[in-house]
Formats: sequence, C-alpha cells, structure tokens
Amino acid sequence: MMQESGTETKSNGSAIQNGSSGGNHLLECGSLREGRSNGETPAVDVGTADLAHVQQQQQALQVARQLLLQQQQQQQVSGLKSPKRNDKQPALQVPVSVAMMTPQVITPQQMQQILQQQVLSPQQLQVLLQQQQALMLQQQQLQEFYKKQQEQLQLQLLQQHAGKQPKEQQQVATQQLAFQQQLLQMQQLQQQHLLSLQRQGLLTIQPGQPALPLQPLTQGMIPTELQQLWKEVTSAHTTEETTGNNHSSLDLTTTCVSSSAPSKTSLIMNPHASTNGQLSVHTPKRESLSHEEHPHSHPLYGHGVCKWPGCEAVCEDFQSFLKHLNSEHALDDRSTAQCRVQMQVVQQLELQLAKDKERLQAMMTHLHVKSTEPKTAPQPLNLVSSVTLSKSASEASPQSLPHTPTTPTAPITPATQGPSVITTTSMHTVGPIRRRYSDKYNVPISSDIAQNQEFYKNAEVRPPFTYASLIRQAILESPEKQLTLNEIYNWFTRMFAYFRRNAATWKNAVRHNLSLHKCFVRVENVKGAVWTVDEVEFQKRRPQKISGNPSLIKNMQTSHAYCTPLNAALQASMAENSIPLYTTASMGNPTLGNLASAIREELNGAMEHTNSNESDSSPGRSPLQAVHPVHVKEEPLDPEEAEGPLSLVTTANHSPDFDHDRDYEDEPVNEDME
DNA sequence: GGGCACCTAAACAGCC
DNA sequence: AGGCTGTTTAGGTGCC
Repeated sequence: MMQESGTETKSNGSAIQNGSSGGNHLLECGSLREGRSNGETPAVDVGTADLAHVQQQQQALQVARQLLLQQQQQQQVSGLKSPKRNDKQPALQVPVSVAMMTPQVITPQQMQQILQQQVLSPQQLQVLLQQQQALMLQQQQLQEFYKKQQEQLQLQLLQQHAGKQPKEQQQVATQQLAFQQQLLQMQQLQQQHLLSLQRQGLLTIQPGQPALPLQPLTQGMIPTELQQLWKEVTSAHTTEETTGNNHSSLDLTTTCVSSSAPSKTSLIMNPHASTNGQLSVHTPKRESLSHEEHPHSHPLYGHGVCKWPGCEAVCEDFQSFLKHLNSEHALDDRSTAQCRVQMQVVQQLELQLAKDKERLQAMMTHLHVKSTEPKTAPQPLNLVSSVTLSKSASEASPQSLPHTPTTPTAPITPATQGPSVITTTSMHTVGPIRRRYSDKYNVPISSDIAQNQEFYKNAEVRPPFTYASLIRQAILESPEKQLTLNEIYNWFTRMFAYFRRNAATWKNAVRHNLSLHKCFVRVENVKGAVWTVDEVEFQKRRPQKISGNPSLIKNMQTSHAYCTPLNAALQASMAENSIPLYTTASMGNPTLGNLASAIREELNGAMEHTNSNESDSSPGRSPLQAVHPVHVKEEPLDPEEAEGPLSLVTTANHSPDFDHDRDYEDEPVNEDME
C-alpha cells in the first residue's frame, strides 16, 4: 500500500454535489400529459374520440400485459429454460423473460454452430430493416392523415353542438364510420406487413391474439384518472346517446394494429376494463394459473393449432402437438432465431411497460399519492433467477402482486447472473441489503450499469453492487482512470438516483472503502489527490466463493460468454441508432426498428464474439476470460471490462446525459487509456 | 460455528 | 469553527 500520508488540496470545487447535476432530472414528465391532452377540458366537452382514446389506452395496456405474459410463456417453452435456475427459486414463478436469454441448455458448440449457420444473413436483415422503415413511414403518414381527419371531425362536432343539427350529426357519424373503415383498411395493410414478417419468422405475433399496438401502451394513465374520466364521460354522454343521435357509437372492432394512431382509433368500450385500474395487473396471474390448472394446456398450443410463431400447424390433439413441437420446432437455427426475436419483442414490451410504470410513479409522486404508489409501481421483479429477493422485498407488500410478471420498474438485465435483481421495494429501503454483487460472480457491472443506466438514474434503487465495485467502475470510466474523491461522489450521484439521498452515509462508506481496500490507490496529482484502481489487487479478491460451485461456474461460463456480447450489441445498437430505450410514447414504431436493429447487432455481435473466441487476448477484449473466469491470476486482465461492456460505457459517456456533466472538464476525452 | 466479505456508523486527525 | 478528506475501529449481517 503506497498511501501518501500527505493531504491534498480540494480537487474540484465546482463539482456538483448530491445529484444536482444536469442529467439528474427525474422522470421526464414532459410527455406525461400527452395521453390525455383533453384532461383539462370539461367533462361534457370530452369527445367520443377522447373517450375512446382513454379507453383504448387502458385496454391496450391490459392487453399488452397479457401479451407479455403469453410471450414470456412462449419463451419458457421455447427451449431456453434454465432448470437449474428455476429450481433455485421455486417460489417465484415470475416468468423471467430477460433472463431467458441465457441459452443455457445450448452448449457453446451448439450455439456457435447455430450462429454460424444463421438463417438471417446480414442482407436479409438489411431488407428487414428497410421494411421496418417503410412501415414506420407508412404509420407516420397514417397518423398525420388520421389526425387531420379527426380535427375536421372535431371541428364539425363543435359546430354541431352549437347548431344542434341532428341530421348533420348523423352525417358526421356516418362520415366518421366511413373514415374508420378506411383506417381499418390501412391498418390491415400494416397487419399484412407484420404478418409477412411473421411468416418469415422474423417477427412474432401471437396467433389468435389481435394484432396489438406495441407503441400505444406507453401513454401511461393513472387508473383512477381513467376511472374518473370514464365516469365523467359516460355520465355526460349517456343522456346524449340515449337520444339517438349517437355519433359516438364507436364500437368498431378496430383492434388497432397501427401504433401510429393509437390515440384516436376507437375500440369497443369496455367498462369493465376501465372500472378497475388494477384489473390489468391481475389478469396475467389468472392466466398463468389457468395454465397450471389444465394439464394439457400449453402456451404454444391452443384451439388445435400450434401457436409457435409463424407456424399455426393444425394438431388434432395434445399428443400430436407435442410430436409436432418436438419435430418441427426442435433446437435448430430457425427456432433459435425465432426465439431470439421473441426475446426482443418481450424485452421491448417490458421496456415500454417499464416506462409506463416509471411515468406512473412520477405522476403519483408528483401528486403526493404516496399511499398507493409503492404498491402499484414498484413490484419486485425477478429478472435473474439465480438471485434471491430480499425478505423485505418479497414480504414487504402483502397487497402487492408479487407474481405479476409485468413489473417493469426494474433494470433490464441481461442474461447474466446476478446484478440486476433489484427489488423495487428497496427503493425505499434504508437499511442494509446484504446481497451485493461485487465482481466475484464475474458479473459485468459496467454492462449492467450501461444497460440499466436510465433506470438507475431515475429510480431510487440501490445498485446491487458493492461500494468497491462501484468505486472501481467510476474510476475506470474516467478518461484517465483516476478520480478525485469528489468526482467519485459525483459519479455516484450522477449514475444512481439512490445516492442522491443519505449522502453522509454512502459517502462515508465510499471513503471507508477507498481506504480499506488495497485495490484503491491514492495518488498525488496535479489536481490533488486522485484515486486509481490497482487491478492486480482487485483481481486478488475476486475468485473467491465462486470456486465451490462447479455447476454454477459452468452456467456462468456459458451464459456470460455468449450473452454479454449479445446484450452489448443490443445496447450498442440502441445507442447507435439514437433510439432511447424508454422513449416509446412517441409516434411511429421504434419497437420494430429497434427490434430489427437489435437482431442485426445481436447476431453480428454473437458471431463476432464466437469467431474471436479463443484468439482474442488483447487487453481490450478477452472473451476467453469470460469462459474461464476462475483463473484470473495469471493475467491482470479484468474479465469484466475485457469483453466489451466497457466500450459501451465509454460510448455512453458521449450521450447527452454525460456531456453536460463535466466531471472531467479539465481534460478532453482521452482516447488512449493506458 | 468460524471465516470472510460487506455495510453502516462513528471517532479521529490533518488540512483548508 | 466547520467542512472535507482520509484512516481506523467496531458492530452487525449474510454466505460459504
């Protein structure tokens, strides 16, 4: 230990303390109101389109949750199940969608083979991308067109309210019906497009499930608000409707495949769907129970038809279905690709739901509805099954819905073990949570942080890493691999909303860790004293604990070696396309674009990684180490940083969120780290 | 039950 | 004097 005993000048007086840095805006509420733009208008003036809008949002959210559940169930039976993890957490039957990305039943050799024989060539993916872009363009046009039409109709309706011309109202109603039929046709066109994608095995839509809007789910609404609005609107319109001049008979069964015009399309008004804001939360649970109750019930089998995406083969009975499943959907390249796409779909849905949950929470917080907020939004989410939830998390809220699979206020964590089970109840937990994940499990903290960056920034969730790991991460993220104490503080507050509170506690802990661990070296610098990381020392404390469980090691080797590049690629793809993961309330359909892009990146990344395996021993990338995580003594490489996630983090540093926070203002970005 | 890692709290010292 | 930084100790918890 080469601690200089001398003290140093204060490093950075301009550093921003305690989360007041520019990037620390909490949940962006700017788009909050877009889902209910007419909320301030008197109830009487709420048009039927608005009513439909509200209704549709509620229903869409509900349906999305159902779809999510079903898709997760599909994933579970798609050969990606991890029996080891499941038996580790038998009590938590939450479908682990993201964790399912771990192809643990696939041996590395198989995976390599599959990836090399990938059915989706880059050219095909390019075509797919182009198709998606065309689709998005089409949706934009559709939305604009529909908006114009709707404005005209609203205008006419207003005039009619003034003029009271029943005949004209009927005419308008007819006009609206005609228009909606027109819209329906356009939507069917889009549906055909989606179907064609599905047939190619590139996009999966639940058969028998109405084509669902992937996007409009995101315009979060408070259930009580919906309920209130529903009451107001219904009370205001019932009398009007009974009179006969009912231009609001919007019972077109427009299932709204289009995500571009979600807010205006009408749908069957379902009072049941809106009378209880919690209904949609309960629904998936009920469905999952129904599957358990029926022995021959299978998520991939229904109505005598195989529900494998894009299959729809008729199976007379369950046995023949099983035969069909084993023969036609065995582990091969196509099935694997379809599974992967399905994962992406589920992931996107989860992200959207996460966004909605976040928004809801922000709204509740803003409105000081603290009583219900922890129950509704922060649900314990089990994304990674190898980690147990803390007792406080699983028992904290008896009224909550602990088995709801769609509890997205949690980081999206890749298939790797460990670090991302964040029980959202821990957001409000002050006491210690004993499960911390240092890098001993070879969990890439940088990857997790990068992938859940927005989540950690916005949600007061304690990051599941030790202080030492976080400090090290902060230092390694810096351009010069060194930070002052104050800069470390700033990194904590910048990256994690959790560390914007109780500063005295965690700052003390940071200092304590810096002093305690030999891996942190204090160096006198021009800026004063800075802290650096002694990787050799850090590695010394890593291999413990893991050595005792060979099966776990093997699992981690497999999953980590193959999934990390996938997730890294996905993340890179998102960043590359400047598509914020959580920005979904906007128009268009970034989901599909993201999806295709993610698939491309994922495949490329996976193949690249597979090909570079065993040969790449450069300091920057060392997948080999991920495969042999136990023996790290010989090489001072950090397996965590050596496999790409670091570059992701570096990339993330160029995001706007980072640019305005000038912890490293003295130096431009230093391209040469060492 | 012991060892270890980790967390929290606190006391203390030196410097500005 | 008060805040910041850095060190050290103590007690507690959870895991192996």
